[in-house]
Amino acid sequence: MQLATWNVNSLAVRLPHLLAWLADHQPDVVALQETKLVDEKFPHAELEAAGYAAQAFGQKTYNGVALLTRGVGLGDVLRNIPGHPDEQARVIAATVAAPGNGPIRVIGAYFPNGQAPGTDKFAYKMQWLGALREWVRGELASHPRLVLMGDFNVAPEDRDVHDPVAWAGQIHCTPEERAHFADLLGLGLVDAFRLFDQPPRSWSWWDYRNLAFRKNQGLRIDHILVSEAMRADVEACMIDKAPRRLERPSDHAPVVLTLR
DNA sequence: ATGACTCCCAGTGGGAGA
Repeated sequence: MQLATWNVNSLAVRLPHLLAWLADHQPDVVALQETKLVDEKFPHAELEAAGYAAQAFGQKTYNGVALLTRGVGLGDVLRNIPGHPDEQARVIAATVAAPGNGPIRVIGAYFPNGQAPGTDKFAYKMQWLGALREWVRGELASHPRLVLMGDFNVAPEDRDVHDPVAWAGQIHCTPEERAHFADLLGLGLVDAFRLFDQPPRSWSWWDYRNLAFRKNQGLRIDHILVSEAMRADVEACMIDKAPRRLERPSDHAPVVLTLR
């Protein structure tokens, strides 16, 4: 079974890339971020033709998340964090059937960017991260098999940053953001990517500017966390750089989790 | 270097992203 997360930076623009990627890899569950589409405009028909059912939670212009499933049962769909009113569409969760194992609670999330420390957007990010942590704590209590994946907008360690000196204290790399990431691990979640040897200088995002992808200057900010109960089921986790090489790519690459 | 690129809604400029 394969699960994946991908910040597509506008599903309207990236639908051809997504359909091609789904056809190549046929993942069972896909979390999308930055769809930037109201639900009325979500391309259900094209995805259904590709074999995927979609749960969308979007808004105009900004943010927007979705969960795609291919032939797996899905229920208990939830949009945004309960008890944390938010104008911004950032979280979608569902329980999916996992053949051979118990059902998996899947949370797809587009974490706030945060702009810069000291700004209102950074304060919003901190509040959002606190609300997420407390909600996920409860979700884990009722769903031991849980996957939290998406665009976290946090580079957890210096090895997740192409130039840790230049980025020190900058957005995505502040101690406050990293402490929140550590808090999530402290709930009993594991960074699936780091369960395996990985190529050095592995990133999931490269700035559009300054030939950053060609120079491999990026950040690892897209993550798949799995609960401890699932650790033994994790067979592989990788970042697929191929879609970043296409014409008119998203600035993010998909991250893929393979379960036994 | 308050840059660079891309997307969006706007309406030939500006916000947001990271």
